[in-house]
Amino acid sequence: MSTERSNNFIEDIIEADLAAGKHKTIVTRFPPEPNGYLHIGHAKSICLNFGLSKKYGGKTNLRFDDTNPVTEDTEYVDSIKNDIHWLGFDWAQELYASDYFETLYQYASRLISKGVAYIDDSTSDAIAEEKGTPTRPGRRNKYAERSIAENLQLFADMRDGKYADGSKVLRAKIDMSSPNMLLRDPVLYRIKHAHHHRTGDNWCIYPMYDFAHGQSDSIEGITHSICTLEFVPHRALYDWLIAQLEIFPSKQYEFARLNMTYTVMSKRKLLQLVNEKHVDGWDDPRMPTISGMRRRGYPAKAIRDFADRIGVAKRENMIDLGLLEFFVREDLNKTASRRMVVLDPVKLIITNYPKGDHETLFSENNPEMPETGDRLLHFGRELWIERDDFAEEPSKKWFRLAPGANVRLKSAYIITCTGFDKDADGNLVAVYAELVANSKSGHDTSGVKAKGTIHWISVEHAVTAEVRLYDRLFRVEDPSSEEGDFKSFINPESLKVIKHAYIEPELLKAMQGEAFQFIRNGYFVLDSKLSADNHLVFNRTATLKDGWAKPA
RNA sequence: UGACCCAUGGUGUAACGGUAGCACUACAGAUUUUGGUUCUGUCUGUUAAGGUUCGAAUCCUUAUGGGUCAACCA
Repeated sequence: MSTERSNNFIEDIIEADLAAGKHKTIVTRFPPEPNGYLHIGHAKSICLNFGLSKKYGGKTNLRFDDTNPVTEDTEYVDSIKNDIHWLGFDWAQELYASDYFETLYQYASRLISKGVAYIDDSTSDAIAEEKGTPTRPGRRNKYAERSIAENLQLFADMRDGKYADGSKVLRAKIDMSSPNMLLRDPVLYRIKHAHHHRTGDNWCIYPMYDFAHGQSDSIEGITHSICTLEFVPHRALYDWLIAQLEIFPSKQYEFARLNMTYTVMSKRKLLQLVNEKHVDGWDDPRMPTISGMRRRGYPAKAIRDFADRIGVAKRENMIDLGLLEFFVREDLNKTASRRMVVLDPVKLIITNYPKGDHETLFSENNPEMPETGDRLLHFGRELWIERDDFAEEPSKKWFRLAPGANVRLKSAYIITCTGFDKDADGNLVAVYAELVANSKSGHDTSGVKAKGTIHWISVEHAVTAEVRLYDRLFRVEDPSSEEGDFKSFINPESLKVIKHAYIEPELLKAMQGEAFQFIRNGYFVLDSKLSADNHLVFNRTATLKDGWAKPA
């Protein structure tokens, strides 16, 4: 199944490094901040990092970038680990940037001793002002003149909790007139008297991203530190810190993050959707989160195939949600058991079938996998069929039921429509038909041809279940680029709940996580949160591709 | 209006100075007891202008377009 794929630019770099003997083996890492759930964009990064170490025989660490205690939580740590495992990956080591706090403190002291870092008492506003703008150089303040001894003492006092939040920071002394804003004496440490989910109250100073990430990479011997494009300007600082510290030279490489149509990918926006109850939590089946997709019924393999197909490059991209759905369908078509479910029922009465009679029939579980065998079906005089499968005045290309037309009832008989009833409001309430003699599925000697085949459920044997039809979360391709609040572009029809759909009794045996194709309706899976033994709830994972262009 | 990154069909992504290929989408046809699947075919592309070269998507220059950078976030 693994079609030959040409290398992406990172693989080119790795192969060159390996060939040059720069590294004997590679080490990568996936570095989430535990302040939200993982989404499909992270899945791209996970597949890349773990895929690389697998391909080149190296290893990948899971390292939590937990340097900001006020936004982080163990709930997120647990969900992240769970999602990575579900995606099919195992990390070599589970690590935390907070494990290195002592080492990082020593590193910072070393920078002070070298005279390339100092304590600044300025307010954040003052620091921002002195920093200048991208087009105007910044200027250094008097604190940059402090002696090494004084800086060392001050830094130790910061650690000891002698100063209030925001009263002092440790800054690297680099170049206030650099065109790269990150090099204008960036803040390395700030004071936060906050409880950390792992280190508790041991620390009241916390390193900034730039002083934690690269150093953690180095400590772990990460050879290829892969991140997204917005970190390109950070690379100069990443390299500067490693050079000053004279520690293992990890290298950073940047690729373009994933953007997908009809959704948003920023954790901030996703958190808003959750907090403001626009969705049912981080794992709502409409969310682009890994947990949401899992609940929706997307197979992990589909996500991996997707990640592999979209490639890795440096240009901005916007990938069609339809591509992900393609891989979902490709996988599910081969694995999902077929069942019949009527979502919008109308009664079909077979007038020449004896009242009170019924019989059992068989239908294949999966035509793609004949070895999965058949299941039993109950057939009778009265059946539920889809309202959409009958047309009073059919168009020229209509394949289904219409007055006088033939249709095959899937795995049963061919019928001829003889009439229909409507109520006073003009709503269809019943369709009448006659069964064609000798047309039983598998034993058809009738010689009658039916253009279409429809699914059905015996009224007498039908079981009801709730079915939830999900659609794209937003009604515009790129909600983030539109004018105004992105939430005003939420698709009001992203969830349609059918309280009483008719399902075949076989579906009572459905297991959590088991994928089904409801014939002609799409792929479905039990909802892991809402479904119960006495109240089945199915989520629509994806529709079937609809090759029928409805006439206008 | 400083620096940096980027530019190949509708969407992604290859081609590493030598025939612009692949996937998705769209369209057409064949098969089909799912208007699904499968199979076959078709359409659409190197941002622009110069330069180097026998030869440029590829190297150089300029322009244009898009993105990023002024949190004590990551």
